[in-house]
Amino acid sequence: MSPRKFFHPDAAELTLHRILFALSDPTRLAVVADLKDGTEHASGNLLADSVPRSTMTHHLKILREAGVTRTRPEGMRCLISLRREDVDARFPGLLDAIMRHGNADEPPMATTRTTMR
Amino acid sequence: MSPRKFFHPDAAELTLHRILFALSDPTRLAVVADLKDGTEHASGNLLADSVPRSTMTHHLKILREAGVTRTRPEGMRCLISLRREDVDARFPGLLDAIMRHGNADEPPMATTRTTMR
DNA sequence: GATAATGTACGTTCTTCGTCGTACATCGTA
DNA sequence: TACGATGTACGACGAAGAACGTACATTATC
Repeated sequence: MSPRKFFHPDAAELTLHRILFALSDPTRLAVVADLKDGTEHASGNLLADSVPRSTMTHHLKILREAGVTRTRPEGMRCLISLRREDVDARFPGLLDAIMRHGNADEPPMATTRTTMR
Repeated sequence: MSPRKFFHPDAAELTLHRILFALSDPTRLAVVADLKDGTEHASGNLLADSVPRSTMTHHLKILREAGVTRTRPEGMRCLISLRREDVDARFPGLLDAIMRHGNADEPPMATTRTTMR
């Protein structure tokens, strides 16, 4: 069996509007806030009880494909981390400005379908 | 006749994910890049020939309702400007980080329907 | 190999977005 | 008041997003 593989864009391919789009969703903003400490987090622990697994997979894919996060398989789980260096190199100060705020507004809100994007 | 009126959110109501969403589109990013100098720009001059008027109205509405720009009617035209102080106050460094980059990636591209959001 | 744990793929449904044309409204001026 | 200039409202269309359940895949362990 081939090990699980995940597409990650090269650092040079990151585009501003894609990154901003990835961060324009409250759930994904909350994920990124969790990753703020720079360590790897098991995907199963992110917003664990408020979001179904398949939904979380969806959001993590968008973050990953925008180049905001890195996903690394480890045993049965996936470890997620911020691609801080890459994003910082291309868009200095962007993550700082966004994460300084945390995710005070619009908490991910449990099971309510987010009608406002 | 009542003068034209435009809804602008209060500075305190700005939310991060709405601002990021407003800036997650190449066309709107290009508009903001034009406004970088801090002066008022007639809406008709923004990306003048590359975007139809009704489309520009749409984008300006999203920027305005996210609190990124201010729209002020002046005679027959509308003058658009950045709400720099308000955004900076709430999300310090955000606009700087975004506008430092300009809009190098993904130019607004004339008439091509942007399939990739 | 069988099983449980974890995560992905896929399909569905509903909503929103981006684009634009056309019709209407507003404003200044002749 | 009529006209031209400018901008909005509205509707249409195709595309994408967000949410989720279910089925499948991968991994470690028994």
